[in-house]
Amino acid sequence: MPVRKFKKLTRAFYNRPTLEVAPDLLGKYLVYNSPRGKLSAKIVEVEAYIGQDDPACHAARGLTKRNAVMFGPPGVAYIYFVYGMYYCLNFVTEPEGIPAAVLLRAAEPAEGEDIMRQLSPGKNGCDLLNGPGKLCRSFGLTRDQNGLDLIDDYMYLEDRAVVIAEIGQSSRVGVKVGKDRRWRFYDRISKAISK
DNA sequence: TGAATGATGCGCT
DNA sequence: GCGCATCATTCAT
Repeated sequence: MPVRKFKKLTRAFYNRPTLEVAPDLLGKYLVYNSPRGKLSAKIVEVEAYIGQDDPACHAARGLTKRNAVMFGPPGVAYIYFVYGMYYCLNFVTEPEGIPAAVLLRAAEPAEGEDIMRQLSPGKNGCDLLNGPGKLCRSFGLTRDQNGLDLIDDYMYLEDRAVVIAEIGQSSRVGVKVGKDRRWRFYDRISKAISK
């Protein structure tokens, strides 16, 4: 058994109402044992997408090949391709059968920043991860990692007992429908918030 | 500092 | 074809 300094989040963490999971994710660490080496980052901005009644959710029009992971068990990575060149990383929430997920929008680099710089040439520090597309590029995440179980050691979330002093809340970025749902949560102190 | 726009490919109508 | 849970660049103020 590997010695763990910090606690890995269990499936029970994700198997809850999405609006409880989303703010809880702030301050947690995303750890990815990538082929290039270990990467980690502190989560500072997320958005919730919940079920078939949420018009901005990919699952609003039912089950498709693309969004199938969201209908599956919680604690799984949902990664999709968008705008012809970017990927976005989500964490599936709620019991199996309920399509919901939390989009990871921004984080602060912790371990493996040199690897992130290789993947995103010309970027440094917070500019490496301050947006969902850039985050996936700097972590080297693609469709290949879609469906990864976050309970395994390949990629997971870790509780390093960080407390977020001020949590902000707002409408979600880049969505045209469902603006009344203020389901974006972010660390007001962080300098790594997306633009 | 903010608005407009092009890059780019895939899934859905 | 159209629209997209984006980003970097350009142009205007």
